[in-house]
Amino acid sequence: MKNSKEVTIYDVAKVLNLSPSTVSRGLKDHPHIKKETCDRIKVVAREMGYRRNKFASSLRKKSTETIGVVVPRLNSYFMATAIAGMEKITNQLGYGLIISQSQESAKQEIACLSTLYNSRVDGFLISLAYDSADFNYFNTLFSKGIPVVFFDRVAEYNDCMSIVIDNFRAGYEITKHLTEQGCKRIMHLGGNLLRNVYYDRFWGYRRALDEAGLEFDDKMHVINDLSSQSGLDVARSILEMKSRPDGIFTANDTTAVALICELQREGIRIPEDIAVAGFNNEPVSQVIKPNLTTIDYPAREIGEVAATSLINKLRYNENIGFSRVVLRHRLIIRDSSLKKG
Amino acid sequence: MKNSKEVTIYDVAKVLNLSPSTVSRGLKDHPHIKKETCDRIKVVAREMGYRRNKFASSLRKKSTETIGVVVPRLNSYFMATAIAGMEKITNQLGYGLIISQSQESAKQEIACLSTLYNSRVDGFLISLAYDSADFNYFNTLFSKGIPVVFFDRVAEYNDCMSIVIDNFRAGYEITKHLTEQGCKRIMHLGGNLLRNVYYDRFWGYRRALDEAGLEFDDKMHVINDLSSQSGLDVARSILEMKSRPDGIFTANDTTAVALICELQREGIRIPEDIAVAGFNNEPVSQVIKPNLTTIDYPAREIGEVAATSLINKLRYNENIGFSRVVLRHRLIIRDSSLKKG
DNA sequence: GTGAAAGCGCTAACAA
DNA sequence: TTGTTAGCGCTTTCAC
Repeated sequence: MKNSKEVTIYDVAKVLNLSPSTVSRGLKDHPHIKKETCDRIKVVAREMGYRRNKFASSLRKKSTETIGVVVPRLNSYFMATAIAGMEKITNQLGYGLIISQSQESAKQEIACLSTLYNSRVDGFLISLAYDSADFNYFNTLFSKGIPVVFFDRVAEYNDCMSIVIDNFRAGYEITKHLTEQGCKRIMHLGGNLLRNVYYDRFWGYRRALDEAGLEFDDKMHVINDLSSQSGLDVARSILEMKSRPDGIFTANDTTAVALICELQREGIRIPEDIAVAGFNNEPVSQVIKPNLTTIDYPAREIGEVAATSLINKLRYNENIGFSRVVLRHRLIIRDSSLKKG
Repeated sequence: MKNSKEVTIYDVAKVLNLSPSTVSRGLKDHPHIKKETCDRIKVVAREMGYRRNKFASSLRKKSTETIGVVVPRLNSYFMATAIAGMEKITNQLGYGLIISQSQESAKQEIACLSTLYNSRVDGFLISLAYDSADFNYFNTLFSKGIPVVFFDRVAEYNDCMSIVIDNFRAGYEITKHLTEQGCKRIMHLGGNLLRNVYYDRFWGYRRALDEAGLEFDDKMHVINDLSSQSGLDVARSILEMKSRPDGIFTANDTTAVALICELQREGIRIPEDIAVAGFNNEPVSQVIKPNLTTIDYPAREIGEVAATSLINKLRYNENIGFSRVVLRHRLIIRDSSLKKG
């Protein structure tokens, strides 16, 4: 198939009258090689169209320089952006990325991990599926000494690193904002409390209620899969409530948007009747009218930090001193929650 | 790092008192090996925790069994689903997938291709960026004999395969549906005509207008990047028109949804004042009220067919007889376009 | 500062 | 039906 034969270090060596080992070293600026020789080698290699054979190299070094990424789903702005951040770092540092989707299923997640493990990725970047609860499979990875960095939906586990934002504080801030707008009956639409992100946001919400002297009513706490459809469903159930909420904090923007659309269609005014706040600052939050109050999530940065941390761990086994990086989020107040001027 | 040493075919061979080559063959059911021996080999290999070393194998066979995927962006339901389809096939057939995003930029697209080329992927699955026009880089791939399969946003090129739907027909059908609803001034919101998908949908629209005896007004054809923001902008420009359209066909759902939200906010009734139709059947099309008329796009199937075709080409050099697969789409009529009963 | 040589684990042509 | 053997291209230890 591939017609033009690949150029190897042997070919380059022959042209330069050097040994293959010198070429190998020269290509990576090995300190023992004269600077001048290095340069000559690199010039000729480029001219000849040489490209390193990763397989020979992996075989020899027993490291593949690829990273496995397992995420619940790709189809959100947050995830696509986080992955773009990872790509940037890995491209710079000469690593490859293999991405796979767990489709929010714990079972599929294990299948993904297993496939990637068999591809001998050097390490993993993982954001957990909606309902993963059994971490036995991760033990296999740890026992093999394969480093794992969790991001966004993380697990407190062994000595893995986690890259997150302060979801508790974010949940607190956004709920506090609602109480400050005068909301007295604030509903929270969240996800599975097994996942740190939903757990923390929920408890941030609880704390803000508490601080404002509002009682927690567990009918005001709805847990579902945070899809558009769920937003619709919740909107409909709200319409049927005797005593409706005057504020809603949903744990993502997509759900908030679906919910707002449906409520508006039924004549409910946002924010006058019900103030709404989302989470993630997806682009859609600036499309919906009124624009959605939300939390800006540093997606690209999370991706970059996760990739950087993993590679540092791989290269220098550097992860001493901290096992959790918390990035800065930002409360973005827009019209959907502004009851007061 | 990795503590437990890897098991090789030599280890397995020793245990079984066989030669490594027999083990190698047995593992892949080579016809020359007795069925019974094959089984014994596989059992022991599993017990010993053997896993094939892809690098040694790639090095030897000069094929990597990985496929490079380059897409404009990951953050749509369509793309995430298409990729899930590819994953399914490649997992079954023992291939890996490396995915990268061109971010809709022709320049970035070349960078992606180049990185993947250097990773020695066996072949490519590509959906073109918004403005790619220079295909020189693809020539490099072809001259190396690396097969390419385009999907969705394709190029007619050499002997590459393309996996598409009949965008012309889809554009025609959806516009015809609007004319049948009595629309007389139908606007089309499309993308760059360089891309087959937008070109074909546009001409399908033209043909339907023609057939209905409606004149084409080029002020009714808007080209932009089909983002939510663009949907908003177009909605605003419509509000300022003296003579507004009574029907709109947008080339994707996201834009249609943003547009509808904004128009509704300004008191325009959908579909009574303006009928709207989108494209792709994204989940959001069933969230918006009224539900959006659209074209169902067989995303998963496109991914599966693209992956299958590429692998067939890789394995059997099979691509004779057809260079383009057209999958079935489906017009889905919902309330957003139904002016009559 | 450079070279020689062994070997990473697998495959496949050839031999038996 | 199974075994022997020679690499695939690179890295690295050891020698010079």
